[in-house]
Amino acid sequence: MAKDAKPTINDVARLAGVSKKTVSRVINKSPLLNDATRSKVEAVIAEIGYVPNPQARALALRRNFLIGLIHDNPNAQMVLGVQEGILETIRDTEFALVVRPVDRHSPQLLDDIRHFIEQQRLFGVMLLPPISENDELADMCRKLGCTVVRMGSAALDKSEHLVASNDRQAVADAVFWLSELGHRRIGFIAGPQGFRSARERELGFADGMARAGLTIDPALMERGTYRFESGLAAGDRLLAVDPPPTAIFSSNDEMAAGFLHRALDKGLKVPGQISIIGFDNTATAAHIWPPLTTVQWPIKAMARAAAHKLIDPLEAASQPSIFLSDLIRRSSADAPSA
Amino acid sequence: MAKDAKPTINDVARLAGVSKKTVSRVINKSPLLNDATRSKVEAVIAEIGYVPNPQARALALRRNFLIGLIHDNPNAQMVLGVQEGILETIRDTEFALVVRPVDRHSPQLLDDIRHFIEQQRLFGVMLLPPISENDELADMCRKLGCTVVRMGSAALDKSEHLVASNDRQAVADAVFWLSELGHRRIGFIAGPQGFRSARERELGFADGMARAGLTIDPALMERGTYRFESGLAAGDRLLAVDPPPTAIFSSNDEMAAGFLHRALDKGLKVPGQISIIGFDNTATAAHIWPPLTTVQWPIKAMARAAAHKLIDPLEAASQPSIFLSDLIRRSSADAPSA
DNA sequence: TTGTAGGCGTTATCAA
DNA sequence: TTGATAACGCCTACAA
Repeated sequence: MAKDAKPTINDVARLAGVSKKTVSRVINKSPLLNDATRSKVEAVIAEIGYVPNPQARALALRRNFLIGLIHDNPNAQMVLGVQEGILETIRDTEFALVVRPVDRHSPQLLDDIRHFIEQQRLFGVMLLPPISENDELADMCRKLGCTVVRMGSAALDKSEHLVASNDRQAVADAVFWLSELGHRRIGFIAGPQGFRSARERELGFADGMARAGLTIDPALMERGTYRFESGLAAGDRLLAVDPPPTAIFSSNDEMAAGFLHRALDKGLKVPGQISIIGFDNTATAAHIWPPLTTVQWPIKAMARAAAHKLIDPLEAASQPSIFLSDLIRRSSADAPSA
Repeated sequence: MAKDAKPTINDVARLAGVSKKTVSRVINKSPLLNDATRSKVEAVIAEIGYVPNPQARALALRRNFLIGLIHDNPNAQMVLGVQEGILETIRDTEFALVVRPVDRHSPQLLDDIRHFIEQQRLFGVMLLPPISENDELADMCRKLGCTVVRMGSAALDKSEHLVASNDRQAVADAVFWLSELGHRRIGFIAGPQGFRSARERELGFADGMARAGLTIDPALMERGTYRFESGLAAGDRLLAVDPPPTAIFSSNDEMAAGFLHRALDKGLKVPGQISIIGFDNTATAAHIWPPLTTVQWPIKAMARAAAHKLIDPLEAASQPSIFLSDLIRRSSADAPSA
């Protein structure tokens, strides 16, 4: 091999006194190999620091060692957390992570993604919510010979292809905790229709109220868009109800922040007069005043598990697929003042 | 070609009645080509929908059509904004974006990145602050045959390899604007030593004060860590100074949010008694109360320009490299109350 | 258990 | 201006 060229499979074969194919078998952990041959080859590999060329493998196998992360911007922290989690898993493997933000309302969504997968010959893709809820998309990826793992807030798929948080239970637990603190009039700000996460959190709210033996007052049920402004609007309405709620569960932090602003605008004491719980644990949650109590997905652990399912489909079923979320207790929720 | 197989260069050559090499020349826009031949080949390409296989090109050229995004998590919005900007530029090209979060304090930082670039045979890399300030890293990438573009807050490199915001001027303008509002006692929360952005913003503060004909009171100069908690601490000290400042420029939003909390804790009216300006326009800035006036980088435009410089080095010099930031005026800064 | 020949889809070399 | 032939580094099929 030339001085600065990287060693190839031919160098290894020559130095080990075997054929290329034998080296190839070692690399690919073929079972039918003499142990002595294997160790001899492995020794040479270690000695000269040989690393298989992923481009050549990609060409020969017609499959690239790339994992695609496809998402429509759920929230920045989540996306970055997922990227870091995937990377922790694929570090020291030949895989790399390629990202693909998309617009889920684009009419060419499927064509774009198909082209992306075909062109890059992706090994697998990870779908983030909310587009992970698109069954047609998942099917298409599979037809393209791509392993798929979906992340979501409920069991969207078989466990080999899924990592999900149990939003329903997390919300139920949080609401029940509010009842234990002494809250009786608990309101809810739902997410937009059509989002699975929104649906699960609604069900969780109902579960929690039922478990606490509380009845749901329709006047305290609002629906938002997951955006800050809709939290403001929900605040306008909820805080005008008589008698007022003493606690609100918001289906995400952004709306919770909006609601909180309205509560402070109206001079309410938080959490004395009104407690607030959000969902997501975004950076904002920790930086608003008072700091927001919120539900947090174990994003990185989920992403690590998802990456395992992706690069090692045989082990996929043994990786956990349902993850429990934590309630991060800060100052925005406490017992109602007497 | 088989029914579901993608057409290859051979199919094009056969159908057009020319050699593979000629097709290759068309693909690569070789100048020495008969126009008639070229259009004949292009017609066939369009007809059968031929797309060159990136893996094969990568093998033959010993260079992959991948752009690496290397960063140490400056802030989530910035990283995602950059990803989107790069993607807008490389959409419909054969390039893909592969991400690599790193730990800038890791002793193996350089080795890790070297291995990453060599293994994936990256075409180019984009370095985000603060690791974009690492000259040794940039040099190494170049030695590896990788084009490099750095993003930063000042002229770190030649313009072909740089996109930078003019932080110094943006801060100076913001501070001057405060003076025009009638502020005389203006404080400053600096970022941590060793960050170029922190240094530039400090210089900008001095520039703005000088332009306004104001003197800097050392008691109103604090240094933070870019973290929320350091903003709280700065608030404790700055708000205890007598006479107090009427406005504060914080070198980032997170510290501004901390400072704001302290101000509200102490019962101060914002902006009446104390105005606050931050830097970055993070999601938090829009969601705290009152909404934070802040400086915003044109992240996406910068990322688009950077991607152009990366994939088209010949045009690199003609792309802009210095970008002006905007002051996003919200409610946290206004004239001091009389 | 190991090796040989040929192919994956493209580009480089060099001659025509 | 074009084309035949040999890389690029690995894998599959088949043979030994």
